[in-house]
Amino acid sequence: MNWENSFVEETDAMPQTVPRSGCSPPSASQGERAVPTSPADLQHLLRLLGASSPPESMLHSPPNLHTKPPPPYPEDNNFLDRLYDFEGYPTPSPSSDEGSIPTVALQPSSPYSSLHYTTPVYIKEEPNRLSVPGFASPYPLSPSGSCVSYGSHNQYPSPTPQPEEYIDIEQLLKENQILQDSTQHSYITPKTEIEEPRDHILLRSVLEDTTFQKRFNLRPVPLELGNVKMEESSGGDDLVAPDIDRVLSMAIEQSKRDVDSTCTVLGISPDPMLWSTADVKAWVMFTLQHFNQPLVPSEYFNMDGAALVALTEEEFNQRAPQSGSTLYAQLEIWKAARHESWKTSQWTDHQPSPTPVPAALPSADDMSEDEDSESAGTSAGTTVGKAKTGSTHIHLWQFLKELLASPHIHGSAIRWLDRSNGVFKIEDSVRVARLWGKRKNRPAMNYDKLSRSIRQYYKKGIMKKTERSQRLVYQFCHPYCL
DNA sequence: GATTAGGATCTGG
DNA sequence: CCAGATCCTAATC
Repeated sequence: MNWENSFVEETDAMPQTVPRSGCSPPSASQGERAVPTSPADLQHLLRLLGASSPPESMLHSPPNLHTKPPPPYPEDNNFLDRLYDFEGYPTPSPSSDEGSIPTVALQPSSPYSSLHYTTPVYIKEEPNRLSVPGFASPYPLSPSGSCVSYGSHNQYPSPTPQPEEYIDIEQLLKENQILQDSTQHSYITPKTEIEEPRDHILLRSVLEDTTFQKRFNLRPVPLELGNVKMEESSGGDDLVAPDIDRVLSMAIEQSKRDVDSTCTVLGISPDPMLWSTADVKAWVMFTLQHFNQPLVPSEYFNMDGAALVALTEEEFNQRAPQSGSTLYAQLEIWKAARHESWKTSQWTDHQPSPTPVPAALPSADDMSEDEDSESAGTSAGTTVGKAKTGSTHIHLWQFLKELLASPHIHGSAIRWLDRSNGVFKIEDSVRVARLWGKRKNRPAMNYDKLSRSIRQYYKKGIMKKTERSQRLVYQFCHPYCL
């Protein structure tokens, strides 16, 4: 096990006594999360339709998943909050807007109002959703594409339909269409057909699954898949069927964002085949964490990406009996992502990109995808506080503390050796340097340069080597270690 | 070979 | 101006 029981408490925010670098992560108060109303499956669908929720809500663990087996690690209640700090990194490109997806700031008074919503959200925010930016779906999909049901599902009270819960999906789609058209090339631009050459089996399957409609008393919407109309038993309405490909494209778009977002968080390639052993472990732990699956020793996945990709579902289940399917299904999505045209700029160098696929989503591909969520955070009106975490202005020592504050994610790259004395060890210098370079938009960053910057801290009294100098072990000086 | 230390210079905000 | 980023030499592990 790579992680030590050195979990950071609330006071692990940046030392406030430090001059000119006040940087307190946004601490979302519980009150900001709205009342849970919508069934998670509906959220899932809406999410696939592009109805993103604010990252902070996505990132909070469902508080009521009591059936979840206790994690082998101490609960790090702030972990997800801090993860949000990494959620999006700023893009150097000032033109990185949301492409064809309209952006709507939700509540201007909210401290998170600067965050974009990719689609108007007509439903109340649901804090219990499992969806996280790193993933396309809040619920893992089985390889066949159907939603895997977990105990947490049953935690919801039986969904008595409330007026505000009755969501007209068709209306949602129309609204989205209108907004999309109005933001795209001024007005009344005929909807340009989005090319999607591939048959996204997983996504299609999800979209075809209309069981949630019945389950939650939703107005059924007939989905047309090619020429085959998906009949809904109770659906007598002659609704204009939304274009399944359009919906699919939106879902794919969301998947792209989610995968890229996770790439940013973990500093890994979008292509699992390129993952190192450390990358694999980071991905596994991240995935388990965010699907609220019981964690397993990362050593169980002591393999590189190619080996991981080669694992069968059974082999996943052997390594992670309770969550193997989740991992397997998620990896399927990532594997599918490999074949898409999206890839973060950071990886274009060594991304094989076997077939140069024409951009399936032209306007979206123009933007610096990797950092979209961050750019969203800075572009919408009110900005949050001051030294916003995720900013390129972050100091190296702050950044290192951020990484140290997320041992579940970055514990294989950097970890505390002696938290109280601020002693930490860089386990994976390449990875830490890569993350630092990504944060600072310095693709050429390496550990040589990063360590040089650390050594500049010696004079400044921010960091030092430990008494007995050990390789890759540094120590924060007071008060920086607080 | 990787890491460490530190000088010199450049650069972006 | 500051905080790195970059490049470098030399020493050490």
